[in-house]
Amino acid sequence: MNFNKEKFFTVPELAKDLGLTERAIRFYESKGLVSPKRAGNTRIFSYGDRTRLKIVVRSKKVGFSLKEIKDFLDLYDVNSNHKQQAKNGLKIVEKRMNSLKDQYKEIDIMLNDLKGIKKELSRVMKYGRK
Amino acid sequence: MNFNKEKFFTVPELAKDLGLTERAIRFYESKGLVSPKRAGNTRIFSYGDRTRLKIVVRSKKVGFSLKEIKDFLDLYDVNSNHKQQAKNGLKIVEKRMNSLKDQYKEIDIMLNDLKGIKKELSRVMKYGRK
DNA sequence: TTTTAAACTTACGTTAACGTAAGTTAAATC
DNA sequence: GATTTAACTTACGTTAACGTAAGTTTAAAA
Repeated sequence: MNFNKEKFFTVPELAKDLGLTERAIRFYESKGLVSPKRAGNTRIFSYGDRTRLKIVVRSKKVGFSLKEIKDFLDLYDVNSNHKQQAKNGLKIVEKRMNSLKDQYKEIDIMLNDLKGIKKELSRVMKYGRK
Repeated sequence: MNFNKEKFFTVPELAKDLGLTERAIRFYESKGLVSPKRAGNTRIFSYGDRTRLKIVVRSKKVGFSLKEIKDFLDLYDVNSNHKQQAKNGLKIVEKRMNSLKDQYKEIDIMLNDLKGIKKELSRVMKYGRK
């Protein structure tokens, strides 16, 4: 089961796959966002690495900095967390969830604004201005 | 009616009010995001200017660049649009709405992920790892 | 009128997030 | 064995979005 989780990926593969440049991926590694293994000098990404990169892409789309994303990814790897750290991790998760919910709200407001503008524009198209 | 819409604001006022630095506000003006009037050399912001700045703040939070925000603001000022331009404006609005809806989805996914992590962390806190 | 203070104008500096060239290594193909 | 080719490593360059310092103007207060 979970057969495909044993698949591995290279930088150019993931670049095409995830819509990133190779440079970006290597840059993310240099910043500690992913830590692929090596086969000689070639980077070998696991399925988990790929998932992490996808999280990077998603997070960037909604405006998180690489630093913020790294902080998140570090705790995303729950297995590396022990009991003592779990409580702290929980706080961080909740903080991030709140941050995301805030963005949710901002987007909501903007979508509503846009709805109004859309109406107005439609009206202008039909009857002209004012 | 709409009494407060006749109020005016200065840079330091808006900075405190909107959680921006004075530098940032002046920078936004230099980039054409707002165009306050002047009283001597002092900038005078209208209520509309303030609204525009609030849109800037909101948009930045969800990851839009100043360039993108400017494009949006330019069309937000619907009154400057004529019939011919309205159709084009409509397309831009719809594009932006789609972009926002996309971000909505990304946030949704991340919130779900976080829910899972939260559960896992709670479990770890109770019973330890694995 | 001198002082003070508030908003302002250069203008150089900084950080993040890569882009881009130029040369290197290592494996595969001819 | 020579040559491509594919991933790689410096390392300098670039753009966005301001920060920061230093000096300027303008009006109000002393």
